[in-house]
Amino acid sequence: MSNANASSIETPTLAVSTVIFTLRPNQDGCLQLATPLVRRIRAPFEGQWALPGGPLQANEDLASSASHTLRDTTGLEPRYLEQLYAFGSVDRAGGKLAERVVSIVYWALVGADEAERAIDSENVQWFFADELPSLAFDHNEIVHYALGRLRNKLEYSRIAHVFLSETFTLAQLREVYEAVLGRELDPGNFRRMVESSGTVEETGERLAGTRHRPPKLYRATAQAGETK
Amino acid sequence: MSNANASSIETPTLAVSTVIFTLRPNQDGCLQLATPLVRRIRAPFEGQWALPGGPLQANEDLASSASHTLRDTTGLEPRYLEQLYAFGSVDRAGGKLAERVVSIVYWALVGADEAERAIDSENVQWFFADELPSLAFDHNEIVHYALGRLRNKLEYSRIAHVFLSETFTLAQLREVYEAVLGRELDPGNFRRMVESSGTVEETGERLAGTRHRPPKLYRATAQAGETK
DNA sequence: TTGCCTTTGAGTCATTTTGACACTAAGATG
DNA sequence: CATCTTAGTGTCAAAATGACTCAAAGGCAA
Repeated sequence: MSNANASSIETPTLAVSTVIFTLRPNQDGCLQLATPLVRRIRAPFEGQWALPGGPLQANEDLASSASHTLRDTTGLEPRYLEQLYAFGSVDRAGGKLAERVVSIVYWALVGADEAERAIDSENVQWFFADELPSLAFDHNEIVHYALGRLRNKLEYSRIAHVFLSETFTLAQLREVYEAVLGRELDPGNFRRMVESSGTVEETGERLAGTRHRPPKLYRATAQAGETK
Repeated sequence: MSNANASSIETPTLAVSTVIFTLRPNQDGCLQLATPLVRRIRAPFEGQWALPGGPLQANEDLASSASHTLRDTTGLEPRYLEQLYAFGSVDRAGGKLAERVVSIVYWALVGADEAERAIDSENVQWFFADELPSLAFDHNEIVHYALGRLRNKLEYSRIAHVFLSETFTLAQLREVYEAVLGRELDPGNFRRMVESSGTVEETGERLAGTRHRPPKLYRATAQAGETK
């Protein structure tokens, strides 16, 4: 079972990658999901865009490896981080790679306000999540899977507010839902849903300076621990 | 990034383990979730029970590695197999292991009928899932997490019938739900829920030999592909 | 100042879903 | 034939959901 000496060169390598999401205004001024990618500077897939990540260090936990590469790539701290899936098909490099790599992929959310001061360089660029180029390895499939998880999680969990700053209006929160789910929501019914969920509380203040009735400001209530 | 020569001995090892569930009648005659465990025959945790599994072979996909150890351990074929989670904390061996092991854990379901001819030996034993002994590594935590996933999946997905044989009565299907969820369900409401879900169809036959009105037999309708 | 525009925030109403429960149907058993 | 047990159908009220109305509260322009 454990004679790893014979063919140790064939032992699969372990890497940790992260799909990072934030919300950015597009040319229409609407919020849209965006994700940072890094350009590969070596074969295989040299020059193509790929998910940020790297090999797992011996003394680093999986989640800290993920937030580590997130910090290195974008200069940002994740507001939410969750394991997505372990991708390990034998042929996931499409025959272009000699060694086998198993990637444990995380997904992370970053506040829309913070994301504005994210690093953007020659080899790191943000793309809108539904306008991705053809990525290295099976990374298109991975982002697609992460998008599904995010949309699903939004509906039964309460992670939407991590895109926003500490206080927010219900209209802003609804905008997050609409951007992630990709459809419009009825303002009245959305208010009823959020208020009955107990996930937000009024700050007692209102947002001034709008060109209409000033909306109440809310903050997220203290949450119980995250689930895996 | 990829100089793996310096400290290759510290590179984390990759293992695949599987939490296997089936339903077995307990002493009261009620169905109860059961899972097979293997006794460890070497340090660390020698003599303690652990999840079946083994190191990942270089030429084997993750899922086939999982069903592979499942076959080796129990002699059974999985009816359902899904990746659960990758466990990789640096300290998950509790300081008892020099090398670091990252386990990609799958969970599998086996038919209650098949499980009766499962292998039971000195070093492989089935336990009821809520009466487990203290397991090696973090395996108690892993089984607990798998149980949560199974219960959750039962409610939004349609995997209950994999515990049963090809045709079954609604009472048998309800018994599966009750055993997994651990609570009684109203027969009338359960019937309404199942019939409106479109996941079963009548075979046109009835089960004879009961001591009461003969129930209709159903089979599972053809499903769309599994989700990850 | 006045009227208009916008969005907020409360409320209504019909439909659907859900849980609790009653009741008839159809067999076996004594 | 009376009785027991589960199968299967039906009912009813409460809760959740989707579509919608309307007054409130500001800015803005005439």
